Amino acid sequence: MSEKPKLETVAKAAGVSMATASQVMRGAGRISEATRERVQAAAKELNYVRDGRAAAMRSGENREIGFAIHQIANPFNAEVISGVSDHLDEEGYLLSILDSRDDLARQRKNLEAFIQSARGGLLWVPAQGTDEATYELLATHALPTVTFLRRSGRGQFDHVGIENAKATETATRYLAGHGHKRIAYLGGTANFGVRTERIAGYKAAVDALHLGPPIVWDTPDDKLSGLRAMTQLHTEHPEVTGLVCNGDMVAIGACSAIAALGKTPGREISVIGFDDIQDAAIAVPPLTTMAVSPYDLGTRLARVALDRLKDPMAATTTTLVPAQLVERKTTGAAQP
Amino acid sequence: MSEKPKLETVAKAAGVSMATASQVMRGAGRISEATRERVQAAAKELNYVRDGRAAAMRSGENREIGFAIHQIANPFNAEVISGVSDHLDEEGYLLSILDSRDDLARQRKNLEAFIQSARGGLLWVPAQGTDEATYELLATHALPTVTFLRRSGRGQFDHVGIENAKATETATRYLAGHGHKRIAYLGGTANFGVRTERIAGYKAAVDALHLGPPIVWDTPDDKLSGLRAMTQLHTEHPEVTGLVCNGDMVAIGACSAIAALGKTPGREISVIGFDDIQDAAIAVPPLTTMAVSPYDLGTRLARVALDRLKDPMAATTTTLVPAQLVERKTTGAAQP
DNA sequence: CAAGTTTGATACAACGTTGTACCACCCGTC
DNA sequence: GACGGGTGGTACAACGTTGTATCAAACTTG
Repeated sequence: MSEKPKLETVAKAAGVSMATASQVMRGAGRISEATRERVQAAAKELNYVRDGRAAAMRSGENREIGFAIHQIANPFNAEVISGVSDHLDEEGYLLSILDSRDDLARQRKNLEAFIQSARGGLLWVPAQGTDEATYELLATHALPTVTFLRRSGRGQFDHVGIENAKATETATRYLAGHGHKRIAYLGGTANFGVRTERIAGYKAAVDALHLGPPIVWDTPDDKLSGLRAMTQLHTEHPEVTGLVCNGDMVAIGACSAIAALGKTPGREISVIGFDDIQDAAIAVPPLTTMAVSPYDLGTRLARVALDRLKDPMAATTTTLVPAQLVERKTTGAAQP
Repeated sequence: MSEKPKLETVAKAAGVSMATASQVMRGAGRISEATRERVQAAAKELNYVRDGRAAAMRSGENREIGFAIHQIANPFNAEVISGVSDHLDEEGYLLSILDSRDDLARQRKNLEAFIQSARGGLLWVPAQGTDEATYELLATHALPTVTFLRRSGRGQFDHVGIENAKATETATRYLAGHGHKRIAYLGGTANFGVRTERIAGYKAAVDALHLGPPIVWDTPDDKLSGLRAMTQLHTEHPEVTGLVCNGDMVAIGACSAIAALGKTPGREISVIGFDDIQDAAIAVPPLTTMAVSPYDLGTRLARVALDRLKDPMAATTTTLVPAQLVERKTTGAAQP
């Protein structure tokens, strides 16, 4: 109804100076209890909300954090975002999401816009193929940055990620331990960050256990693609009885394919997923998977970012979260 | 690695006044080609990026939009967000996500923080039980707002939503047309917004076709809850052979329950979902559902918001998107 | 060549806060 | 009744831009 209330309006209503009103609003300075209450009452009355832009400009404070990610509409990432959002929220920070769709141009545009609006810090899953110039951009503007999942070339930023190689190695060894002789790696498309590490773990185990040449199969990380890829993989490599997957979606798709072939996941062919998304437990049959809690990952990420903001000069840190094998029904002993 | 360059620095370097430099930076005013180039060169040289905060404060411009939603980590919402993000991005706007978890206190906090940072506009799925005071808050601050899915009590904001009642009526009539005599409504917990409308459509059809007293069954909208609820529903109402669901997740859960009972969805019991999430097509058996494209919904939502920003005085609009019946395998003729 | 018109550039006051420096008082004390 | 030592409050100059009003110079034109 009325005009947007400014600090001046509040001050006038309470019969004090702007300086006093300002101090009350932010709980600083020495103000008597009486006037403090008077000002607060006036503020509430007028529905006053301080203009954070002006405040931030003057004080240099900054309670906004951006999350540049390659894809929001992905259950795992969505859960991560929830974790981040919850944690930042508790600390009174605001989160902006920048979805790059793994498109380099769009990522660049997003980051530039973000720098312009002079935010506090950045959480970042670099898009596939991010070039040096982009890392440079962030460095020149001294924007406190934490990379997530995908690690930047140099150790210039804080990093939070998953112990990928260790996880896939565990998964592969687990399958081998159940008597599987030929084990393939299924899922992912680009040789970038996460996948590279996971494949490395898989290969390490295959090599160490002398399981023959590694079989790595590309495919986008969704159920339908997983289904198609597994069908194809099976025709070309019918000898494969163990599957380590790049993600649960692919794994579930692969299980559908196995079922469609008249076989049962966990009997003729064993499948291990990665992530432990909600669907994994509900799938039929329930999926054995390398579980990492995306929500926890998110809160951890947020915490690292806040620490960085508190102390911009501290040495960069790296946090690697282990994945845990959750045994469900898609794995079993190899059949004779 | 000099200090963060300000406009003044650029101006000095180019040998012009700040006013001139400012005009060059934003391509306004009348500036000769020669000085224009000189200033731009200086800006690039110094790696100058204008402080959007100061600029926005002075000019009142605002290219940032918030999306206050009740839950990010939900496939449908995540897709919506993608649509919004893509569209806003194209127009050079930035999107902030505020996740309220359907918690009133948190929503309030979020909205206040949002108003504080004085953004451009708000997309809003009001949390369950949002009170007048909160609507008031947005009104006082004249924040251009578009409600989404859940409509606010009064017609004070633009709205984008789904033709819920019509969709569930269609679904119910479709089942009845296939000979089902007892049809239940399954899913959702609170009688709020979306669900109320959907139940209304269901009831309208049940009444019109004289299918006996309506059966409405509460349950949270996820697969596991759907499974449990359907199991229970079946023991209490074994006569029910048709199911109209509040969402695909519940529907898929219900199908699992039916399978667990030794029956086949689409044969003994028919199930219709709502939303057409990605899983719907992949589920076993593939789910018949009332499809709305969340991505399209998102782009439409973004468009309404941008229109509102362009013309703050225009009359409020309401956009209702129809849902379309997609026939898959979980529906069939009632058995004799 | 005086009067008008265009062109290019500048000074200055905002925008809504906050931090600092300062002042005016009251209280007790010698 | 002058003197320190709190207290409670205020004036004022920032923060980094932008829009408007203004002005000098250069260029027309009758």
